[in-house]
Amino acid sequence: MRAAFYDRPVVEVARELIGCVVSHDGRAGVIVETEAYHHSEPACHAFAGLTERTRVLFGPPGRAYVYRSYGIHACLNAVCEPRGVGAAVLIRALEPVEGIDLMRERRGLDRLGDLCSGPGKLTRALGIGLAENGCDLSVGPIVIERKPRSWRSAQVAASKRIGITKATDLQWRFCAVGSRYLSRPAFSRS
DNA sequence: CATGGGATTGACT
DNA sequence: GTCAATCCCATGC
Repeated sequence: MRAAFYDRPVVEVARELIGCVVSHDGRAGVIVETEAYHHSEPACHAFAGLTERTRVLFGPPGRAYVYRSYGIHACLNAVCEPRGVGAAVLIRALEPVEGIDLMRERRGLDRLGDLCSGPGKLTRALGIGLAENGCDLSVGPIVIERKPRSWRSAQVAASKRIGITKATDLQWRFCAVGSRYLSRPAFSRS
């Protein structure tokens, strides 16, 4: 989608990205899980202000913000809201649809449900790395496209974000209801 | 300048 | 259930 799609409140974009398609290097998947992050709350990388790492996060909407997590994994975000705000949607899980053999090779796994069921897993499956940080999501190499018809009416559930210790009450995680490709069930205790 | 903690995952008990 | 891998950056002395 064009930059205007992302130039809106980040929580709204996080919900609407469910069902859209992410593709990179011959591999693609439907987004089934997202989380919203906004500079106004401490779980967001932008909360601490502008650094070299968060430069893209404060840039124009519609770009990819790719960062290293736990020193090991790459995580993919879509930058949202006007330039200078500092907000992004974390892509947490995909339903694989294209280039599945290559995903299996890259992940060293067979089970479809394990290929892209987590933010670090999907970047590895699609071959996304820090080199793609800052790329325009309407141009590539990472591209996000509008929902296939079959996903237009998909049900979306909101719940608390995962894996964070601050601002844990916000219900800014969005999941495709009934999807078997989530990083974790839509509602879980732990 | 030293330390500690992650928007995680996979291997292991 | 526990834990290590490993890098960027915030915090504190």
